[in-house]
Amino acid sequence: MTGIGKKKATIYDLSILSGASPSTVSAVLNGSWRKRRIKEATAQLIQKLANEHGYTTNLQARGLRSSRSGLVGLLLPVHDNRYFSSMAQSFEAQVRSRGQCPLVVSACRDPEEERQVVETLISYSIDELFIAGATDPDGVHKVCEKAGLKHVNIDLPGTLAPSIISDNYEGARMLTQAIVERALEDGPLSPDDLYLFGGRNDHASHERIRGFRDVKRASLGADPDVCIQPTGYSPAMTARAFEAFYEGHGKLPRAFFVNSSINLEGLMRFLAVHPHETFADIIVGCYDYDPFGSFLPFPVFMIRQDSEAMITKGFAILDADRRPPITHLVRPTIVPPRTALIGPLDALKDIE
Amino acid sequence: MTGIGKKKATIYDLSILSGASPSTVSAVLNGSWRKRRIKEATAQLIQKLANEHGYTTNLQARGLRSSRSGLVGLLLPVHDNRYFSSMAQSFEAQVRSRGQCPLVVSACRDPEEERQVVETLISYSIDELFIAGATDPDGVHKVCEKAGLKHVNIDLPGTLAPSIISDNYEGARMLTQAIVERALEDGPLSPDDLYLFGGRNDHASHERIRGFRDVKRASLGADPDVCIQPTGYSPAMTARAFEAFYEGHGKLPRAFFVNSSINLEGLMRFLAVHPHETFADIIVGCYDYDPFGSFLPFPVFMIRQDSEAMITKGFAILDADRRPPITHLVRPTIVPPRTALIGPLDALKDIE
DNA sequence: AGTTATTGCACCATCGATTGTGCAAAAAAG
DNA sequence: CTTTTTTGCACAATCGATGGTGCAATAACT
Repeated sequence: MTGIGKKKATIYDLSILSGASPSTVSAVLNGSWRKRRIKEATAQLIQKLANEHGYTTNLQARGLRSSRSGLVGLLLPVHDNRYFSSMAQSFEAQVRSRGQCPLVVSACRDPEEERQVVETLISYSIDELFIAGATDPDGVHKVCEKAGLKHVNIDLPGTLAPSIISDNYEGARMLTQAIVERALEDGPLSPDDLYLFGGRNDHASHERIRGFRDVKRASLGADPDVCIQPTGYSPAMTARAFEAFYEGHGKLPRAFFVNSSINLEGLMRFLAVHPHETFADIIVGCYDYDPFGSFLPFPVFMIRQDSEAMITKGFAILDADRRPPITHLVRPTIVPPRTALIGPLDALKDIE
Repeated sequence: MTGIGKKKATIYDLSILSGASPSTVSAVLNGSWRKRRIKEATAQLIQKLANEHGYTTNLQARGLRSSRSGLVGLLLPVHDNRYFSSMAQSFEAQVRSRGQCPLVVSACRDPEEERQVVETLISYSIDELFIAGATDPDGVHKVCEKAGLKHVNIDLPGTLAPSIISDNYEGARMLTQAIVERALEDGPLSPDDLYLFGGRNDHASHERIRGFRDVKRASLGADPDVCIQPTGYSPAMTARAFEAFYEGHGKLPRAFFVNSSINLEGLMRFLAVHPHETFADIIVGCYDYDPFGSFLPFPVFMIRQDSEAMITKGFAILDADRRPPITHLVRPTIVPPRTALIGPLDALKDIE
């Protein structure tokens, strides 16, 4: 606590105080002192002084010298969503446990912004980058490669870097199967009663739509194109699609698959302006898990993607010597309606 | 695109290429060249070369030299929650628009971790820090002060630094009023029918409890202590409190106030293991807004805190010359049940 | 033409830590 | 009591950018 308000102590200050040279101080404080054959007593003296003066390493200086920063980046489409925010939470925990510092940023699904944001991260000499849900993973890849930055794709695959994604096809099959079965409990289901909303022209959407259509065709016999409504990822556009369907049919489809919790927000917007009867008997599947979404006043089957496993796998890949641009699938799990899963929050100490 | 795989270009490389000195290159690239009376032609030449070689400033070097980093920190309790994740989203947008780089980290409501995390941020020479929902704002303040780091508290106030918080008392009054009125529509409400769950020993909880009790006493005549159940902020503890009440009464309170959406997750856990009749007629108020929470199968009044305004105010304070440790209140708004508000996501370009 | 102002830029120290190298002093070996 | 080895540390270059200072060359004045 010595030195309130004064400038931060540096190795030069400690050098003077201890009588040792700056390089000795540096070695002691970064742990390389045994290798440098510094006497134990010297080390202890310096460490005592460092504590007394609240020394902390200037990481910009270290980073400049070593051209590494201890920062690990995570590029997200958005923060404000339970899937990505829980990914951020897991990411942060794992980065910390590796003694590094997480740097989570979002780029709004805008390819140009994605590249720019990554350029900025590179300017800070980040050591590694997780690219989650990027609209243009390969564009980002090129930026990373030019800077020699190790990176992996999460959630949406690229062709040039290793990717770890949810097994969207299998997940979509499970989810479709679940809502079909549930709908059949209420009576026969015609192909026109089962829709899919949301998603756009990306790998995840394609796979999910493929899984949906395969199961639908197998179980209901037909699979008209009109039942696929890829509205993009915006709640507003999704709401519009529900609105359009409703205008045409006077109701919502009996059962439908929603491509993500962001699209599910679009459904909320629709519900907000329509009476309860409109959706009294709908059955919904949502490819994402949200603890409140699971308790809506109609059955909502959800898919929980294992973002923690994806991050773990991502680090394993980055740690490996060779990093071929292979896509790794992580199996998601299906969550029946009215289920409250425990999440990253439960790791918090809040015993009181 | 010249130089794939090669090291990043520096001002020294451009110095050689252009024939100008490194300092001239530096001045051109950081915009101070007019002030330094560099010829326009020289500047253009250097900028052309910089573009061709994909030059980007090494921000660690700049940061070291100028003892600033361009990083602005936001310390959160957790990411995985709509209130904080939307705060992160607003924060990021505002930081970016100021030409800086956001650094969002969470510290799990652990005072020791809060201080440590901030120490780390300081080691990166961050320029400013927003401390949101800190368990020990004053402890963090001391760490910041020692390092000469400008900072503000958001959401939970400290006594030593300026704070911007939600008007918890007024918000709680509005929310309590709303659920009382709604409950009265279904018949008379006894004081024993109105509970509060969640929160702990912090300023926000105190104010909310105070608002709740004041309105309750005024409108129902009494306000027994047993109706206040501060369970901390964990979903698990909150669920236990609902469970305990249920064991004792065979039902949930007719109406109750939940201190935050994290506590509301505790309610979900309870609901998951109890039949629908258990909560057929409950009326809930939740001090936080969540778009799915608003559509649960019973009326949920919510409070939307204006995190965007808080961040804006935070920057205004940090930009001011004097920063007295005053607490600024930001009025939240009440959100009736079944309401889908638009959020930061709507700023995304997703027209497709 | 001679003097003063202005323009245009180069030089160099600096930020704080890292790391290869060299060299005394102390210890071990002969 | 030498010679060799080991121990313990200091020196100095380096990472890339910044900004104060100084000095030519050119331009603008008497």
